[in-house]
Amino acid sequence: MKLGAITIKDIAKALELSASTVSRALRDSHEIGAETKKRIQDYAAANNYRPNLAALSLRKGRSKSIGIVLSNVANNFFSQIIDGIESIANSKGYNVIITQSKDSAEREKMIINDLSARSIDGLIVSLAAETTDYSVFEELNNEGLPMVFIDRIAESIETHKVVADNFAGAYEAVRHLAGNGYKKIALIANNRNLSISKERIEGCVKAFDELGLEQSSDWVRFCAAGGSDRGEMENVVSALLSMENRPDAILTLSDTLSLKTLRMLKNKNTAIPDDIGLMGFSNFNNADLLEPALSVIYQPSFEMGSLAAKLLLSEIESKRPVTKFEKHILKTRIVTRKSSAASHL
Amino acid sequence: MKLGAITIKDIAKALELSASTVSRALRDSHEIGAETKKRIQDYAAANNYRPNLAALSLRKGRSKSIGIVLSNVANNFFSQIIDGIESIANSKGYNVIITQSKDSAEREKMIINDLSARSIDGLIVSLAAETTDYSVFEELNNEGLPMVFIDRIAESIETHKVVADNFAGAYEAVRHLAGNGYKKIALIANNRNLSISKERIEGCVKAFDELGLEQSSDWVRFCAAGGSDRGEMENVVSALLSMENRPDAILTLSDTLSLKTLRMLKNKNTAIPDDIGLMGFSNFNNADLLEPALSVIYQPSFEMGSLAAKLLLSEIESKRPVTKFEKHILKTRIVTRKSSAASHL
DNA sequence: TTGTAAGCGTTATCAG
DNA sequence: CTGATAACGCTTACAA
Repeated sequence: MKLGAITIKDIAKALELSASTVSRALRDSHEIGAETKKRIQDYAAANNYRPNLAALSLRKGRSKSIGIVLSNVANNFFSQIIDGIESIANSKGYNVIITQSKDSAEREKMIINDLSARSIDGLIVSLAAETTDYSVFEELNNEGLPMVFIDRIAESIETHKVVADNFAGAYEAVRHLAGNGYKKIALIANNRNLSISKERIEGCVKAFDELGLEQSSDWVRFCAAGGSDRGEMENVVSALLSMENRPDAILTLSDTLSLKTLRMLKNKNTAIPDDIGLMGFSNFNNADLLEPALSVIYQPSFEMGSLAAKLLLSEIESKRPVTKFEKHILKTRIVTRKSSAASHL
Repeated sequence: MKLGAITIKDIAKALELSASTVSRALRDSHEIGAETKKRIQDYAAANNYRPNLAALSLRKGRSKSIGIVLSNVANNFFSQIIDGIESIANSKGYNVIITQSKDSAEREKMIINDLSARSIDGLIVSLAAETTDYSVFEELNNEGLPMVFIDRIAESIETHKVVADNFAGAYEAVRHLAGNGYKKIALIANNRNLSISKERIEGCVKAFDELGLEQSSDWVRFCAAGGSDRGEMENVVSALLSMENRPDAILTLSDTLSLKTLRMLKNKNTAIPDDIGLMGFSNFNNADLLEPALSVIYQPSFEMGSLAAKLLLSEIESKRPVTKFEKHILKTRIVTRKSSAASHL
């Protein structure tokens, strides 16, 4: 706490009133005389009184802050999500405590324990890539902590959920690629545990099936570390390029993977789209400035964040316990550019 | 607070001990008998006891959380800074409350008031572009709230400060451009209030002077909104391109401005570097993948963040009031690429 | 080694 | 309309 901080007691003493009177006056209670109220409010303003949130929080059992757990802040998609969450939380007087799991299950668990001690009023979670055990979240949920999953969700846990339409986004991306003549489409996905990996792959498979495109399990690669392990990425891309039955396009199924794959392909002097087509999930706002301009599936990240925050706050502020939970699926947007242009193989 | 939460009193009652004994045992005090201690700790673990931070915070006057105020999270440079801050704060058990001023002085003031009520233990600030009045910060600083400025600083306020070597970065960038034959270098800067704008321009001017390069106030443009106002950017770039005495290179003096300027130039079908050279401050990690590959002045954002956090935490945890403040200036790194290659005008 | 009691700043309850 | 008191969960003299 700050040194000079003035309390209700101080005001009460100075004005020769009781603490309760001061407290009521400061909250503009109607049961306080007009002039007394004014005297108190003026004194408080003049002396720069600020309520002590720790005390309030202890008293009321609510801290007016919410926690966010996600894999990494320094990421287009996630930072846009934060922006969305913040925009709502802030306008309703909530503070946002941000933490990063760095995709480590262990770190995620530590963070959650820590956050839950902080008497936060609610939690927004996007799971770490490594996580397979959801029990920490289940416990918190059972204890009654309002919680919303976003993007990388635990389907089995009963909470509000906000996701992009991963299935449709991936499905349409494949149809676009196929429409431009690509026939052997490889997928590079994030960790196979993640809901987003599964949903996106399913979308692709549906399109493959419908279009009668060749499929191979060798053309579906996972990056357990989500692209942050350079060696892993290197191996995946090299393997794909050197296959006997080589794919003619790559569809990358996460933000980080898309730019990393582009980098790998360029490093290897692979011509895009002539040698191989490329398209990916990406929320990089300047994908059109890349060489080649990158075709993307764009997720409404800001809206996802703000929606998640709205759901969470309404749950927090609801009088009766929420029992009916919603899963919101927001439309993705496909932008096709040179990297997936009609190939001339 | 969570519903099922168990308290020290609960443990005391269950084990027929006093609250103080339990409290001491949980903090592993030596004045508690080994078996009592074990009994308590086991019970606490089994029942998933978590200390109530609000109570702790009220009792101790410290909340183990720090606030960050910066212009915008969804930004390469700032999100990397957050990553750096988080890495340190987290390892020392501090939580990080992130807020965005969106470059509005008014919003910044609101945020600060709000944060200061939250009994945060310290504050890391990067000023909003609009801010000219530092009195809010001065007051907080005088009240004894530990505070560190990062990147966009208020020189007059006595706190620790962490910045990149903006002067040298800009200076070297100009020398590079000049070395490649550019003679009429225009600058696009963020809001003129900002320390970073001033320092970077001064660095350029020093190089201009040394090299005897032509200078013109018309070649120095400011974007009051830091590039987030599209019309403003449009005007600035158009004006530069249509000047009678047209610059042959543009040096952009902030992260956002660099990519926005690249976009504008491409929209106008300006060939880079042939029509005009381009270089800029940018922490975009894939600047080499752009078309053209962008020459950048890169700031050690992660290190800046972690250093700021270290300074802040050491001040927070120092026994005696800190009176001697440090200004740390971290080296930038210049990476030259095609966008500023030797021109053939 | 353990217990008792006071207090951190606030508000809700009850009295006056 | 205003005041006294207790309580939120925790720590820390001081006592035993």
